[in-house]
Order: sequence, then C-alpha cells, then structure tokens
Amino acid sequence: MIKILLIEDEPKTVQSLKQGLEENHYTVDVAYDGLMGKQLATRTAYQLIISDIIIPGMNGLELCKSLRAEGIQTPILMLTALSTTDDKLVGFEAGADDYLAKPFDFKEFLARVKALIKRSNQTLIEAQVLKFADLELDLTSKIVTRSGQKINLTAKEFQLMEYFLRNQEKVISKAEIAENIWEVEDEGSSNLIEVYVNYLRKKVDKGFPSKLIHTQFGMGYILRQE
Amino acid sequence: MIKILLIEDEPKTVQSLKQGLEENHYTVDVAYDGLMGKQLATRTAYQLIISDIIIPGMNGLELCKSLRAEGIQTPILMLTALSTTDDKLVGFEAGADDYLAKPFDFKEFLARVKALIKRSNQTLIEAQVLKFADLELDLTSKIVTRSGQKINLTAKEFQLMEYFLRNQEKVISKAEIAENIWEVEDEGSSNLIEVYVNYLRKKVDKGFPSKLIHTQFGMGYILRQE
DNA sequence: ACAGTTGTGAACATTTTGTTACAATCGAAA
DNA sequence: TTTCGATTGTAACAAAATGTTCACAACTGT
Repeated sequence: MIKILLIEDEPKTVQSLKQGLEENHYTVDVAYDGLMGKQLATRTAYQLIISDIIIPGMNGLELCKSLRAEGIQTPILMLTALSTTDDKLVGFEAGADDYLAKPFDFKEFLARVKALIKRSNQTLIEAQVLKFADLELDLTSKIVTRSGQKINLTAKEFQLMEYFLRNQEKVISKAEIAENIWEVEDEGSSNLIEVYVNYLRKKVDKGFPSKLIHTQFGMGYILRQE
Repeated sequence: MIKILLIEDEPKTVQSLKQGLEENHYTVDVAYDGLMGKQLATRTAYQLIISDIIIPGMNGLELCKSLRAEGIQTPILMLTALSTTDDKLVGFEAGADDYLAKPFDFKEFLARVKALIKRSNQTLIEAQVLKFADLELDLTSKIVTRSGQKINLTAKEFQLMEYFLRNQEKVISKAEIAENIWEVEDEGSSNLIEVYVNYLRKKVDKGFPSKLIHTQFGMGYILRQE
C-alpha cells in the first residue's frame, strides 16, 4: 500500500486529486492546513507528500523546510498557482523534489507522482542509531560511543561523523563533504575539512586498536575496518 | 566531481547550458547525436543525463528506453520544444525522471538538475562493481581486487583501470586514453600513458597466472583474457 | 568576559603524478 | 633470417599535488 499525504485546502482540488490518485491505487490522507499536515507527516510514514504552497496556518514552503529540518526525507511535490521561475526556485531550495504549476493536467501530475515514488522506493528507511563496527551514533540523543565508551563530539563533528556513517564503506570526496556539511560549492582554499577529519580521528580513532577513518589519497576519505 | 552528459545538437543551446552548468561546478560532456550519447552514457559514469528529445540519429525517448534496458539507472532529464501533456507522459514512461519544456529559464533548469542529482546521491547506495575475469573494481569504495586479493591503486591508476573495465574486449587507443583520463587532445611527447599502463600491469597482472592487459602494437591496449 | 566551538594560515610530511633516459620489443623490409 | 627504425616498457628522479598538524584568530552563546 502506497500512502500519499495531500496538503491542500481548496475542496475542489482535494476532491479531484484524491479521487484520481485513489483510482490509481494510492491511499491518500488529506490535511487541510499546515499544522495538520506537519503532524500527519511526522507521525505517519508516507511515500510522498503533495503540498500546495498556499495553505492556511503555515506557508507550504515553511512546512517543507521544517520537515526537512526534522530529518524527514519523504519526497515532496509542491503545487501552486504561482509559476514564475523564482517561485519554483524557492520551492526547490526549501527542499521540494518537484514543482508543478496550476493549472496542470492530471496525467502529468500522475506521471510526476509516479516518478517521485519510484525514486524514493530505492532509498532506505531512516534509522535512529547509526552503527559501524563498535562505533554507535544515536541521532536522537546525539550520544556517540565507541566500544561502549562515550565520546563527546561538537555539533559539526557530529554532523561529519553522521555523514561518514551514512556513507560507510564508500569513499567520500571533499567536494561532497563541503557540499553536504558546509553547504558550499567550492570548498575554498582552506583546509577546514582536513582539520575536522583530524578532530574526529583524535576523538574516534586515537587510543583504539583499529582505525575506522581512512584517507584515500587523491580521492577522499572512507569509513572502513582494517 | 559531478559529471553530466548533455545530449543536444543545437549549438546555441549546448553552448549556453554547458557554460551555465560549468559555472556551477559541474563537469559537462556533450554528445551531438543519439549514438554518441549512448556510447558515452554506457562508457562513463554520469550523475545525470540531460537529453533533448529531438536529436539526430536516434529519438531521445528511444535513447532513454534503451539505456534503461541496459540497466543504466542514471537520472535522465528530458528537454523538448514539445510541451503537451501527452509528450511529457511519453517521456516519463520511457524512464525519464524529469521533463522540462523549452523555452525554460536557466535557473529553473539548474534547480531541477540539482534536485535530480541530490536525489540520486541518496539512492545510489547499492555498490556498483565493474568486473572482468577475476578482477573486480568497486566504484563506491574504490576497492580493487584480483582473485579476492586486494590491490591498492592511486587515483589516476583507478581512473585508468575503470576506463579499461568500461571498454573491455575493445582496443583502446592512446589518443582515447589521453582524452578521457588526462583530458588533453595531443598526449604530448612524453610516454605518460605507457608509464601508467606499466604501473597497472605491475599491480594488476604481475604475479598472476594470466595477464589481462595486452598491447596491440601500433593501435593501443585491450583488456582480454588469454 | 569567558569557555567552547568553528574556521584560517602556514609549515611540514607524504604520496602521487609527470618527465626523462634508456632498454626491450615489435614488425616490416632487405 | 637479420636488421633497423619505430614503438613500447622500465626505472629513477623531479615536480606537483595532496594531506597532516599546529598555533591561533574569529565567532557563539552564556
């Protein structure tokens, strides 16, 4: 069963989209305002969230941002009457995965819904605790341990460690780290990333018999057991 | 480095999109017809393929379908002057991930490019492994093994080995290698390529009962079992 | 104003990449 | 089959790129 959350207040739109989606064998929950939308989105595991930008209680973009901030990665399709490029850009920046301007053809809408769900099916479900070897990283309490021993990480260090954990056994380039942790494109001239990797090594690897963080010269870093 | 393949024959469009993408730190390869597009797409690992629907030699949709048929899951963004809903539907059905009608605003184009790449970064957790005989090359962890035995390659060596694997059983000329691995046209007066092939042989072939890298005198090299 | 965190720059170490010189090999012509 | 020029292979080396570490400056929230 594929569950979709539709956040929209205009009854006519709700009616036609819900019906159309259900005819295509999707299960549709409807929220009529931002607050309700957020509650549903955080409490239920949806495969897709479809949200109008203009909804009562909260702007659809705000909703989108706040869901992303909470770590919810469900694909989001934004709907709106606004159709200038700038509007769309804001949508994408807020973390939306696609953007459709009203009025639209239902068939196109359905195609985009399908495409988004197809893609997200390939992604994995979120865990609360990330593990690698004897290293554990609890995302909710932000507690990190190695062999049961507690390790104190700063916010940035935690972010970086989390990124490593999410990409274990995979070489991560500095460009990738710069983009995902520091949200910059060009990583500049400083050696910030090296410095932070160094911090992590001191806290996570130093004193332990096996090292987890390895340098792949000219490629990046990788989390791997020796 | 994020590599994008742009398949488009109209010089003006190519020029502006390529430049715009490069300004945003993407590496762009251009194919001017369907055949070239397909070759590049199958030989190189791109993060995204952008294709016009109307291109010489092959319909963009056909190309899309045939790439999917070969198991290539790279996100595809279709561009076109046709903008009826039915056209878009056909695009999605062919396996495209997004669809943009010309004329479009570059900013929106860029936003969609980013969204597709971001999404696929999360999706491609599954290991991608190139194999030839008992040689295996893991593209994500950058681990290379022969008969299960680990081989350490430097970044350039890995690139070259990857290129061999992607063109197995085909003779690869030095000009081709120079262009694809060193991104130069004339390969200069040095014998850099011979040197690197030599490095690879030492690490990959030496000590193993059968050699995989063979010289085709006057033509180039080929990956082949004896 | 302070302690902890985050970011910068510079010196230094390491590894890779590219160059060169020369040896070995190939294949065509004598 | 032998010879010879062109091509390819190898090793040593130089140059460049990349990575590590340290000291310290800037920022942040209390």
